This record gives sequence, C-alpha cells and structure tokens, in this order.
Amino acid sequence: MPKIGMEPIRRKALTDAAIEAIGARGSMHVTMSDIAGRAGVSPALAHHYFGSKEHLIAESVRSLLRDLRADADRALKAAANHRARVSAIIAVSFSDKQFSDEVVAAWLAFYVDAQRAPEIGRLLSIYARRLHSNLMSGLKPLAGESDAERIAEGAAAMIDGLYIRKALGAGPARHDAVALVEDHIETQLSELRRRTI
Amino acid sequence: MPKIGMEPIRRKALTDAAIEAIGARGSMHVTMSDIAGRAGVSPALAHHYFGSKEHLIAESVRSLLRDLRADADRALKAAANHRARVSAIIAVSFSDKQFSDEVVAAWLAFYVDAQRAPEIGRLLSIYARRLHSNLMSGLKPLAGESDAERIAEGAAAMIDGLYIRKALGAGPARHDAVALVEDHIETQLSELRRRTI
Amino acid sequence: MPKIGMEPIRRKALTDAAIEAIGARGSMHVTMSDIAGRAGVSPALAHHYFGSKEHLIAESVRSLLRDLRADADRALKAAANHRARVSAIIAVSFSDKQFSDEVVAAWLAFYVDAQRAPEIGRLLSIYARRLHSNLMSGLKPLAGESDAERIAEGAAAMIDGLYIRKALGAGPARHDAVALVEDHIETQLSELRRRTI
Amino acid sequence: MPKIGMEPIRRKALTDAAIEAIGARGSMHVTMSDIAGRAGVSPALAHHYFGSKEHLIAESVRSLLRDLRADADRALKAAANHRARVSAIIAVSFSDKQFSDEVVAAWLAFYVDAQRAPEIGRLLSIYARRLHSNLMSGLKPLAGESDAERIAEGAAAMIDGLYIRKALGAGPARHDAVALVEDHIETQLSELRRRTI
DNA sequence: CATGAATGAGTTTTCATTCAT
DNA sequence: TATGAATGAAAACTCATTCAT
Repeated sequence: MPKIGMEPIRRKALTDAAIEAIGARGSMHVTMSDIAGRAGVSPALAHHYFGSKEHLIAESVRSLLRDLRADADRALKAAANHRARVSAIIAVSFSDKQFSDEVVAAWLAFYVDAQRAPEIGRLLSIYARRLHSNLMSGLKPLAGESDAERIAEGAAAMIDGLYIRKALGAGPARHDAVALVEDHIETQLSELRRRTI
Repeated sequence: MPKIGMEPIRRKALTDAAIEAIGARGSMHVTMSDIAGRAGVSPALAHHYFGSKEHLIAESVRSLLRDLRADADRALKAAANHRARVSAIIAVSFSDKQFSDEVVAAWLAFYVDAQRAPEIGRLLSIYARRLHSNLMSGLKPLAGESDAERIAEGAAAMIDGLYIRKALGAGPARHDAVALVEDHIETQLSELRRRTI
Repeated sequence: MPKIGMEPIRRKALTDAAIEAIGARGSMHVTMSDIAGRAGVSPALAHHYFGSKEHLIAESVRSLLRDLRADADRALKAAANHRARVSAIIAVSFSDKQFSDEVVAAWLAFYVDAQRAPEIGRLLSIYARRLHSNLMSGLKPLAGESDAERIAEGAAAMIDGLYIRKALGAGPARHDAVALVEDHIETQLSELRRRTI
Repeated sequence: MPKIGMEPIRRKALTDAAIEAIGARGSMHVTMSDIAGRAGVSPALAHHYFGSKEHLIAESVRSLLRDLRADADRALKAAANHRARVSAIIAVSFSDKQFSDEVVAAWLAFYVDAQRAPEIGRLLSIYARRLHSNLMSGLKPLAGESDAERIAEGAAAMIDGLYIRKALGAGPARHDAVALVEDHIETQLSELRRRTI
C-alpha cells in the first residue's frame, strides 16, 4: 500500500478534526493531541504538515470560510431575484450545517482567538465583509446604496448576535432565528417602500 | 499605610484587574500573575482572597454584571415614558464605559469561557434574561406581549452582534451602533402602528 | 479582661491541636493554618509561640510522650508485683486514650517524620527505650537479664506492629491486641519456667 | 540508542526511582523532579507515562508488592514441609533486599500515605492479608485453625513492628529480627505440643 | 498579646514542539 | 510518510513565614 498522496487527505482530516475539537469544547482550549487523535494521527504529524498549532488553526478557519462561501455561492446562484438573494444568504447562515451547535461554538471561539492571532482576525474580517457585500448585492437594487447599507449592517449584526446567543444556549431555534432576520429586513423594506411612495 | 480592612480593597482591585487584563488580551489567556501584577499584589494574594482563578473570574463577571445593572437601573429611573425606557437600555449598552474596547473584549472572552465554566454560563444567561426583560418593560405597553417579544429578541440579538463586531474591529462606531438598534425598534413600532390603525 | 498568662494556655492548645490535626489527617500534611484554626488562634500566633512548624511539632511529640509517661508511671505505681508491672505497661499502650484511631495515626505520622527531623527521631528513640526499660523492670526479676531482653524486645515489636496495623485498619481490636501481647509474654514465661525446672 | 520500546524500561526506571527516592528521604516528601532525576528523565516524562504523581506512587507500591510476592512464592516452593514454609516467609520478610534501610523506610512512608490515598491503603491491606495467609498455610496444619490464627497474628504484628523499629534505627539487626520471630513461633508451637499431649 | 496582610519559594501539571528512527 | 520518545517553558496553586499595626 503506497503511502503516497496522503498529504491532502491528512490536511483535510486535521483541519476537520480541529474544528470538531474546538466546536466540541467550545474554546481554543484543545491540544494538538486532541486534534491529532480525532484525525487518527500522531501530534507529530500535525506539526509535520502545518508547522505549528497556529498555522493549523488558521487553516481550519480558512476551511470553514471556504465552506461557507461555497454554500453562499450555490444559494445565490439559485436565487431568482434580488429579494431571494437576501433570503438565500440568511438561509445559508442558519442552515443545519452552519448553525449546528458545534460550528457555532467553533465560530465563537475563533472570534475570541482573533484578538490574539492577527491572521485569524484578518480571515474573520474577510467573512464579515463578504456577508455584508452578499447582503448588499440583494439589497442595493431594492433600497438604494445608503438605506441598503443600514439594513445590511443591522441584519449582519443580528445574525452574529444570534450566533452568540445560540452558543450561550439562550438563543431562539434555527427557524425562529431566520424569521427574526427576515422580519427585520422585510419591515425595513416595507417602511422604505411606504415612505418613497 | 493602613493595614486593616484591605480585603474589600484588594478584592475590588483584583476583579477590576482581571477584567482589565482579559479585556486587554481579548481572551481568558491571562495568568494570575498578570492579574495580580496589574492589581499591584502577588499572585499568592489573589489565591488567598479568591481561592482559585476560576473563582476570581466568576467574581469579575459578577462585578461586570452588577455594574451594568446599576447603570441600567439608573437610566431606567430617569426615563420619562415607555419609549424612553427602551432607549435608556440601548444607551447604557453602548455607553462609553460599557462599549469600550476593553469591556467588549472581556465580554466576548467570557462568552467563550461560558462553554467550559457553567457558573460563567449561568451568569451570562442572567444578563441575557435581564436585557430581555428590560427591553420588554418598555416595549410591552407599546406593542403588546407577542410583538414586543419579537422586537426585543431582535434588538437583543443586534446588540450582542454589535458587540462581537466591535471586538473584531469590524463594527460601526458607538454612535452608529445606537442608531442601528434605535432604527430597528422605531421601524418595527412604526410598522406596527400603521398596521393596527 | 487582662490578656496575661495566656502563654501556657496557648501552647497547650496548639500542641493539642497539632496532634489532633495530624491524627485526623493521618499524616504530617497539615498546615499551620489547620492547626492554629483548631486551636482557635491565628497562624501568626503559633509562630510567635513556637518559632516554626518544626518546633511546634517537636513540642507536640514531647507532649504526647509526657502523657504516655504519666499514664505508665501511674499504672506501674498501682501494680502489685513484677508480672503486674508488665501487664500494666501493655494495658497503658492499648488504653482507650493511647490506642484511639487519632493518637495511633499521629504516632505513625511522627515515626515517618522522624526520618526527616532528627529531633523527632531522638524523641521517639526515648520512647522506645522507655517502653523497653519499663517492660524490663517487670521481666528481669521473672526471667533473668538475657531472656527478659529477648521477651521484651519481642513484646515491644509486637506492640508497635499492632499500632501500625491499627493505623492501616487491618489490626485486631483493642481487647484482642492486649490478649496477643499478653499471650506472647505468658507463653514465653511459661516455656522458661518449664525449662528451668 | 534505540528509540522504540522505551515505555516499559522507563516505567520500571521510574517506579524504582520512586521507591529509591522515598526510601532515601524516608517520606513521601519527594518531588516528581527528584524521582525523574534519579530515573534520568524529565519530570514531564514521568507525567507522560503515569499521568500523575499519585499514579506513579501507586504503581511503585504495586511493584514492591509484586517483588515481595515473587520472593515469597519462590521461598515457599523451596520449603520442604509446613514448618519450613513458615520460616521461609519470615526469611523473605527479613531478606537483605526486603529489609534494607531503603525499602523499610519506603514501606513505612507508604503506610502513612495510605491514610490519605485509599488506593495505597487497599494495596497494603492486600499485603497484610497475604502475609497472614502465607503464615497460615504453614501454621494451620501444625496448630489447628484457631491457634494458628493467633500465632500468625502475633507473628505478623511482630514483623511489622520490627520494620517500624528498623526505620527508627532502634530495632535489632536483620539476624536478630529473624530470631525473635522464629522464637515467638517456636515457643508458641512448643507450648501447644506440650498442652495437647 | 494577637492578627490580618502579604509573599517567596517550591510543586504538580500541561502542552506545543523537536527529533531520531 | 509517520511516530514514539522526550523536554522546556509556563501556569496554577500551596504554605510556612514575616511584618506592621
């Protein structure tokens, strides 16, 4: 059994394991051994492939973002109109996969870690900008630049807030979370339409 | 240098130092030495008074919550009517003191730590419930139980989300944050008034 | 309320508390705070009176020995004849006071501490010699120097062994312990009488 | 320098070093650094293999007991008759290896530690029971159940007592210790034979 | 006489990381 | 490619002891 071409397999297994471990514990307080163990390899191998825990974590965040982006792109492509684009983004944010206990807990842990690790901060800022621009792509045609900006900002904050509340175990269920954000958007748009008439 | 009655002084200095240290580093990754050093005492004294790091942290969260509650109570007392009560709560959440980089970073760190330390989780849940009930006390008379519930939920999520974004350095400034939440509330109430006419 | 003449009272309270604490925990792993707390004073006062934990412990051992000696002296005085003197010593060794769980545990702890603290070792050697000479005072007239020596040595070892087994919770009850040593002595004396006829 | 299969070697070296260190100091007051240093490894490695000091100590006691049992089994196998079995057990208890200053001091330290650590207590109880049953296996055929019980109990106490006295530096030499216990047994059996005729 | 305040020195434990194989 | 072996550095926690009052 040739042991060739293992690198991509191991890297994937390790970043998945890192997210899993961090999500399970709800904090960065996981050891390389934990992570490597979950991936079925030795801690030394994790180092071999990533150089340091720092790098492995950063790569894991990147993987999470890639995943989220792919989901968002797919959902946007399927959206029939501007309004549907906005709903698509919201739906992805609260999909079973993204809004699972584990992934939410991992996100929150990464947010905190961003304070210490600039690279993580950079990556999360990218996510924040992308969420904003995704929302804007649907809202701008409906509300105009300035109002869209305000509505998107509010929706984004609400989404992040619902994540934090979920992590605390105090937030609404998946379905209600979607309703809350949709309601915010709908009410804002409705008010806008009324005024501009 | 009085040598008696130091206990309350030291306890206060230590919980303040803990929040300061955690806020500065943006995570629980602070040592008892860091904290004690900021308070101008030895790590051993911190243990002497609190028994463990765990207890010191919990006490610090309690102190933060007491502070927030006192601010909220003061602000509510000064509010002339229901609508003003809602604005008072929002204003307190984004006051210079509560929305400072340091305090926001500490809050976020505590949120993550809540995953590991049930006591912290309990305390943060209390905060979440109190924020909700404070908002409800103003909104219920204006919107009725069920709609008030929805509006408060959305506002609370938005507030928490703005905290997380602030911690990431990606959020709006203090003033815009208030505007965003106020706008959410105002729009929701306005829409409601329109419908119920 | 004059605070004069407290010294002997405090010293007694502290040595008693030390034995109590060590007996309760079954090892020297007691803190000055434990001891002082049991004596109802501050750790600082214990230091004031004894200078160091080392000295307090040594004084506690001395106190235990004084007590044992007083009991032995009383019992010997009441003994009608040589044989009764031997039984008196055995009875004292297994009296309710000396053979209590607490005192036995303290003795054992002191034995171990003697390895580290020469002063404790010196004191325990005094006890060993005194036990031996007390037994000898009764046995020599009955068995002659050389045989008395052997019988006393065996009895002393048996007594110490019964202490160790009691500490482990594996030994016989107080009454059976006495019977065992008495049986050893009686059998030895009886065998001796038979031979010397 | 082979780099594989070190685990059993290190484990053995560490338990040996623990007994050595505890024996040398005569108490449990040895640090992981002491022990690891004697074994020629870092304290971290000791933790790596045993998880905690507690576990390392327990394993060391187990090792001591295994050793003693092996010696006893060997000696019993070589014994020609019942009386020889009894002597074999006594001889093993006072063999050069088991009755060395170091091992005796370690035993005593373990006895005290048993008060605090239930696992150690359990192990020492096993030893006490085994010593008893080993003595009984030789004595019962010679003296009958009830008398054998009493003789064994006395002999076991005497053996333990001689250990404690050795640790204190107050006991008889190896040879005299054996003579004392043998004399106890022989006298008891002789008295018994005389009576039952 | 008595103590609350305070600490230095020491101990166990954890963990990312390195390295020889 | 992969790992078992090993450690240095750091952190929480303990406790005898000192000192000012």
